[in-house]
Amino acid sequence: MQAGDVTKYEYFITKGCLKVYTLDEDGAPHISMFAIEDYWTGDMASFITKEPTRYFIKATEDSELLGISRANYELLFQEIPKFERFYRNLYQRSLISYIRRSNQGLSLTAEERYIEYKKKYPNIVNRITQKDLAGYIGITPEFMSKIITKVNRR
Amino acid sequence: MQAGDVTKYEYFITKGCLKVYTLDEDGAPHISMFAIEDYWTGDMASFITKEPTRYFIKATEDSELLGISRANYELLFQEIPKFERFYRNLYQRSLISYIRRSNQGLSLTAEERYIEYKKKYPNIVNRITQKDLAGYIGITPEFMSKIITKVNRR
DNA sequence: GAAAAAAAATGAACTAGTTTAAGACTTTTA
DNA sequence: TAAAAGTCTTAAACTAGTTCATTTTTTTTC
Repeated sequence: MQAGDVTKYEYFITKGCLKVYTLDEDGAPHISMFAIEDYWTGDMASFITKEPTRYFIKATEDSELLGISRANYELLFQEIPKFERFYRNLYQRSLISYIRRSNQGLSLTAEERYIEYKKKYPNIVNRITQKDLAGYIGITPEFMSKIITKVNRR
Repeated sequence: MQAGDVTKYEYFITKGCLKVYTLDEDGAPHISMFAIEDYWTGDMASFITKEPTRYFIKATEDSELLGISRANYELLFQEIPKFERFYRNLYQRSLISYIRRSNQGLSLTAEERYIEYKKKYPNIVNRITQKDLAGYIGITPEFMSKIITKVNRR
């Protein structure tokens, strides 16, 4: 996926790892999420509103995804209303985790955010570069390096 | 609502304004959201999982709310399955705005966050104190004061 | 398996945001 | 309507995080 596209699919990952990110005016990447097996990814805002996305998606490993088109997504609910419930619960859980992420981003220091993320998602931390983790935590790779050195020294 | 409680209701606001916040170990408030007329508020995580909340909710104006209990929330979907769709859409929209908030919190400077928030929610900014806005933007009231002075000087 | 490319580490100089403290202004309460 | 409490402003000293430049280490490619 490329910024400027109108998102045509939401993706379910069956294998691999992807990063979803924006580039700021200086070209620096800001990573919104890492998606691994059993995660959904895409840009929901663009998928729903049909406005062009500001996100890029890139695989960080060889990956396999299943995509659902907007037409099929809408059809799904028409044909099998039980899926409303499935997606209600999916969105509810995602919402809870994004509320936490937005609060932590604004109230914790970078070091605290790193420690929390590593505790919560050790399996993801082990699969990505330190540089990408910095882009997710919201700091520079240099500062990420310093934090890791400091935390490991303990 | 008080940290430590298990949330019994999700609230719909018919009148007024409330702030949802946590207190950190130093007792400093971090505001998660302001909720005004037609917003839903509460702590969804606690409402769903029945674990005690870490949030406080306080009205910043005389307010009127409607609360739905967990039992009635579940009953609603059983009795009127169309509400699954309503809540799916509600959560989807909330999710889109929390994804944006979490990304902005990690990629924009405090000044940029202030300008964005004021542009997007001018009606809320006018109803709350500068101190509470600082708690929402993720900075100290002192720095909020400097930013406002600086932005207005232009 | 050598060369090239990318990632990670280190350090010095810098900037965004915090802390502490004090005074001015505004709102609430008795 | 005076006093008290809370909010806002300002400023100086500080700290978390950035920037830029260089070196080392790891990964990729041919």
